[in-house]
Amino acid sequence: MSLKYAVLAALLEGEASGYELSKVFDVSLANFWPATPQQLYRELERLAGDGLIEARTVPQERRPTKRLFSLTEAGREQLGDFAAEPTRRPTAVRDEFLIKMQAMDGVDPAAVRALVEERRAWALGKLARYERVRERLLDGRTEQEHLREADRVGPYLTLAAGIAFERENARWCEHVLTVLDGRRTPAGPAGQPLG
Amino acid sequence: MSLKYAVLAALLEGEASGYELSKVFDVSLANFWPATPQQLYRELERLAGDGLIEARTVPQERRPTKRLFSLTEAGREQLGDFAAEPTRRPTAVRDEFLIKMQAMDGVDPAAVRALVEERRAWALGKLARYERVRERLLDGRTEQEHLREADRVGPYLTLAAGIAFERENARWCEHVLTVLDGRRTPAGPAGQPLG
DNA sequence: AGAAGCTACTGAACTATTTGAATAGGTGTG
DNA sequence: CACACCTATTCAAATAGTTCAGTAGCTTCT
Repeated sequence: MSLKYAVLAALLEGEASGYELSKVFDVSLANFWPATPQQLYRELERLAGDGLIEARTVPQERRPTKRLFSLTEAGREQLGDFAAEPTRRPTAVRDEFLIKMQAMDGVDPAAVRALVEERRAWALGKLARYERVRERLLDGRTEQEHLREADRVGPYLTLAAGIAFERENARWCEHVLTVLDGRRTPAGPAGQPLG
Repeated sequence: MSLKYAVLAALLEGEASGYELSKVFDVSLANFWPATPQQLYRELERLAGDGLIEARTVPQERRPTKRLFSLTEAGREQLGDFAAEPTRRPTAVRDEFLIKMQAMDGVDPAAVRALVEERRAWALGKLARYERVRERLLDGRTEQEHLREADRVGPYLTLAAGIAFERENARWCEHVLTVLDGRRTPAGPAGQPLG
C-alpha cells in the first residue's frame, strides 16, 4: 500500500519514466522502500489510472520511446494527506544476514568471519555512494546552510538516516570481528592463550 | 524463503509452540525478520512435513492443548549450512515513516513534528524493552565476560544490533527536531527572527 | 453477571513481491 | 562481427505476506 506513496514522493523530484524511477529506487528510495522495476511499472499504471500522476510519451532518437510521469494536483494532495497522518506500520527490517548471526554459534568461525567481513565491505560501499549523493545534494553549501535554507530538506534527512544506518552497520561488524577474535582461544581460568 | 531459517534459528533456544514463537517473533526476531502468527503456523507445518522439526502434543490443564516443536538433527544441519553460506539478499528496510519524511516539505510543520516525536517515543520504548532483554541475557555477567565465555553469542549480538539501530533512530529524530526548530522562522538576509 | 482479553490454533481470500523471461533496438569492447 | 550489456517496457507464474474471521475454553476486571 505504501509503494504508492513512495512513487509519488519520488516524483516530487520531477517527472521520470518507469526505468528512471527504477534507478532512483535502486540508489536512494531503496533505503527505506525497495521495489523492483516490475512493481514500479504496475504501480505507475495504477496511479495514472487513478489520476494521481499523468504520463506523456517522449519519442527518442536512438532509444526506445519512454513515458514520463509527473504528479498531478490530486497526487500531490494525496501525498500530503498521507505524509501528515500518523504512521500505521512500524519499520520492518528483513535481514537474512542477521538470521545467520543469530545461528552463528553452530558454525565454523572462519565462515562467520567471512560473512561479517563481506557485510562490512558492503556497508562501507553503500556509505561511500551515499556520501557522493550527499555532496551532490549539498552542492557546495554546508549542511547547516542547506538545512536552514533549502526548499526541501526531506530528501537530505532521509539520506542522513541511510548514512547513519550504514555507519552503524559497519561499526557493528567491527565489534563482532573483535568478539570473534576474543573467542578464538576459549579463555581458560587463567586466560592463557593456547598457541 | 528465509522465514524457514528464522524459525529454525528461533528453535535453537529450545522447543516452542506456534503461539510462543509468535510472541518471540514479536519481541526479538521481529527486529530482523517479522512474521505474523499465521505465517508461523504455516511454516511450522511445512518444516515438520520436511522433517526439520518435530512436534509433540502437550495437553494442558487449564489451557488448550499445544504442540511443541523442536529442531531435529536434519533441521540443525540445514540451519548450519544456511548460516555458513554467503548472504544472497541485502537488508531490506520498509519504513512508511521515512516515505513521509521524504515528502515532508509540503506538509504542516506541526504535523511533521508530531510524527517525529511519536517515532522518537516509539524508538525509546523499544530500546527500553531491548535493554531489559539484555539484562536477562547477561544474567549478572558483564558484556565482556558473556561475549568471551558464553556458549552462544549470536542472540546477544543480534540484540546489540537492534539496540544500536533504535538508538540511532532516536538520535536521528532529535536531529530532525532541531532542524525543524531552525526552520520555524525562515532566515532572512540578516537572520533576524520574526516573532 | 457480563464484557473484555488471553491462550492456542485454523481457514480462506486477498494483496504484494519476487523471479524469469521476452521484445527490440542501441552502444561499446576485443 | 560476435558478445555482452544498456535503455525501456511488458507478461506470466510462483511465492510470500496480510487481513479478517472463527472456534473454544479460560481468566480478569468491573
